[in-house]
Amino acid sequence: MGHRCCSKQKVKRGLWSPEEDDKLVKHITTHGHGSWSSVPKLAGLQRCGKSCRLRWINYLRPDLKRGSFTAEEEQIIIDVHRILGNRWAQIAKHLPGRTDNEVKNFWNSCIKKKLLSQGLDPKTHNLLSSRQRASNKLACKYSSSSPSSQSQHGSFTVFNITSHAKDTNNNNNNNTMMMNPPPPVVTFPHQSPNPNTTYAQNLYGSSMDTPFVSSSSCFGNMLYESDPCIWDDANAVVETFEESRVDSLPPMPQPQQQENDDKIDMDCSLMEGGAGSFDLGLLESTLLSAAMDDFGWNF
DNA sequence: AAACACAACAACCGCGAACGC
DNA sequence: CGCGTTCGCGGTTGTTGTGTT
Repeated sequence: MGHRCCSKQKVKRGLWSPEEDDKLVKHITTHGHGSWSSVPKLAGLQRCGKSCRLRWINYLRPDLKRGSFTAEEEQIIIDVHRILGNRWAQIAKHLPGRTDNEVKNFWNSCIKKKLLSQGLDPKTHNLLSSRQRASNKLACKYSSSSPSSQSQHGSFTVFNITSHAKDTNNNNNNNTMMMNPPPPVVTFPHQSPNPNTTYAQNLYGSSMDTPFVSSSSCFGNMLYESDPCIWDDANAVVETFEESRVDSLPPMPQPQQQENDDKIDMDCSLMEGGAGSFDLGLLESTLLSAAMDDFGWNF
């Protein structure tokens, strides 16, 4: 059974041999890839074009950075993922030399577990419910005690979770959006330049203490701690988010990296634009869907 | 030393978007 | 505009290396 895209020809599958790599590299460096479907034939490979493309992009490209992810890269992934979700290709654009596949693998094998161990839902970056946390207990225990992952990628806590809950809901018994039981309070260390610093902070080069600094802090502070309006109007999250961001952000610095991507996307807006180009639609849908998923809201 | 469990990573698969005809 | 092909993306599976029992 070959790939659908190349079912006519016999294709090899599985791991690439050094000889195959060599052929592919030589071909692409001298001729470019052109049409991927024609690459195997032209390069003398018994592979399908799709496989060649993947091998080149994920492994053979000369501009790839190999090796473990740094703490800074990890923080970037977490920050961008919080906004964009599983859009690995978009996330990878913030990490020069890293591929979407690499980012995805790192997320699934490491970051996901780290977030779970912190009681956070890796999908939404919100706090897990107590039931969800309980069900993840085993995984978290395992993850947090994994010596290899700690030694390889460093072990740091993005923020602290305290068990005491601030009861902001007691007087709102008629509110249908209430969460029960009340969630724990998320607190944040004052983040000086260290691995805890978020991507946004790095971009802005300041120690902002605004909800925008990180949407974890956004959720932590706004949803659970300081902003009860969320319980009345989910849109308030977005409004509060926007206002506080616009009010408190310093002027944007020059982008750290130039992207030749004319698709205007959330991640690009973050780096290149001011408040005007901020994709609130995407943010809103992300935040709202996250909130709805997490709290079981149905509209 | 062997067997097992797990993490990390490479590669595959299927789907949808983009593109050309 | 419809259709076929190609490309890119995200989810998933497979493979390999390493640690543990």
